[in-house]
Amino acid sequence: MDREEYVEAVLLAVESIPPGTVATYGDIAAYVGQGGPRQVGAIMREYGGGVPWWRVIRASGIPAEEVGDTQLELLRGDGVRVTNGKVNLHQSRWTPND
DNA sequence: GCATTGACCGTCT
DNA sequence: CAGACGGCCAATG
Repeated sequence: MDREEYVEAVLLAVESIPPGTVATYGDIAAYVGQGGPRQVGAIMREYGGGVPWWRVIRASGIPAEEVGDTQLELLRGDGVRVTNGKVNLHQSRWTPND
């Protein structure tokens, strides 16, 4: 798979995340079946502009340092329960079968 | 082709 | 519950 296609696949995966739910970098990587969490992060940094990138967070429920504040606000806007700067993954985590 | 680096993850103190 | 640690995978110099 070319890098360009990988990027496409990741972006599509992110676009398929329903409002009110979130996914971790690792989840996206696993869903695409290629690369790892860090690759997904790198892609979001460059090409994430056109997709709901704010629905992608760390496995800890904490968003990336760079965009953390904005991201949390956007998530709240989507109806995601955010507690003390953290997302309740146990409740809002995305799974491909939804 | 090796070394560094990064929107990371799981496990073990 | 917070750090430390090692592992991970690809881009970049």
